[in-house]
Amino acid sequence: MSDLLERLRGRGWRMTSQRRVVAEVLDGDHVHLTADEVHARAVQRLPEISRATVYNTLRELVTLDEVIEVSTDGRAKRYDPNAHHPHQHLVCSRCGTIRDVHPTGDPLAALPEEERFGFTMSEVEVTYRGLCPSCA
Amino acid sequence: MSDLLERLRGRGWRMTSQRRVVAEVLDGDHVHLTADEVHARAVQRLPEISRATVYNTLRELVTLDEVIEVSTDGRAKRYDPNAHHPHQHLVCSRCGTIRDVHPTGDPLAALPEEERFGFTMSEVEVTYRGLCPSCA
DNA sequence: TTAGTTGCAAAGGCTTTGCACGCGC
DNA sequence: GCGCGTGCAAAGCCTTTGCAACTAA
Repeated sequence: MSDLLERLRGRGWRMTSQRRVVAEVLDGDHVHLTADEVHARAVQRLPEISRATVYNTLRELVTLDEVIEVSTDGRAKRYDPNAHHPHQHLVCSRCGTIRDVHPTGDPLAALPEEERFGFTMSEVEVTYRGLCPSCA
Repeated sequence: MSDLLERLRGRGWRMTSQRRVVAEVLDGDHVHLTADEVHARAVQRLPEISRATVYNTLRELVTLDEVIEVSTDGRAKRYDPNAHHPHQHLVCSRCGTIRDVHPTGDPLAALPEEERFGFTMSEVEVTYRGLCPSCA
């Protein structure tokens, strides 16, 4: 049984077959699917599910802080259900593939070998997020 | 005279009035305009300049590593001409406004007061970029 | 001269939206 | 039954592209 599903039920989320399937597709570690990929997998279990519903559901999961939305360049956003354990992302600049990493020590130092997943490293980027004075 | 323009000329970049205007609009510190904003300002100096040319020129400046492309969420990308001095970004989660910051010490620590520009801080995100095994 | 640049308009990728129907609670 | 969720198709935003006309070097 899906952990994600479990939590959502607990939060009184109205359960439908579409939502169940989306939550099931997202459940697990190292999952970083685009909306379209989620839809493709969802369709295998529930052929009538629409893209709009997948988008709506993903948006809601992000709002509920159950899924993290990761934007990579101009590419389609990816959805990461691993919202409960802090981690960083290793992103392929060419195809957009994402891996979770958990660097220890100085975040700006090179990633340790076992956290590189065979990637050729090129840069580290730090982004601080918050609300600007006019939006706060 | 624009530093950016200067450098581009030095690199043998073919100079046209459109390119000159785009480079002039981008020149300076703390500039983080969207393509559309660049176009709007460019039009004030050169009314006939097209959006396509602005996009083409921006893409080229990014390729030349003279401008950094910053993607924030699903919003329009912003272009940062400050490509020569390493720095990080402070991004407003609501309106997408960007500020350059130069944190010292632990990047994951809270930003010092004088680097917050009045922002309400909420999170720090580290992204490692490179090429995955299949793309390398 | 001539290869590189521009403008236009159309297409394209990703995502959201309006509305009528359907279903969980 | 009520109100939220769904599906469809259309629209929207941002960006790229094809192509004929133009221009810097």
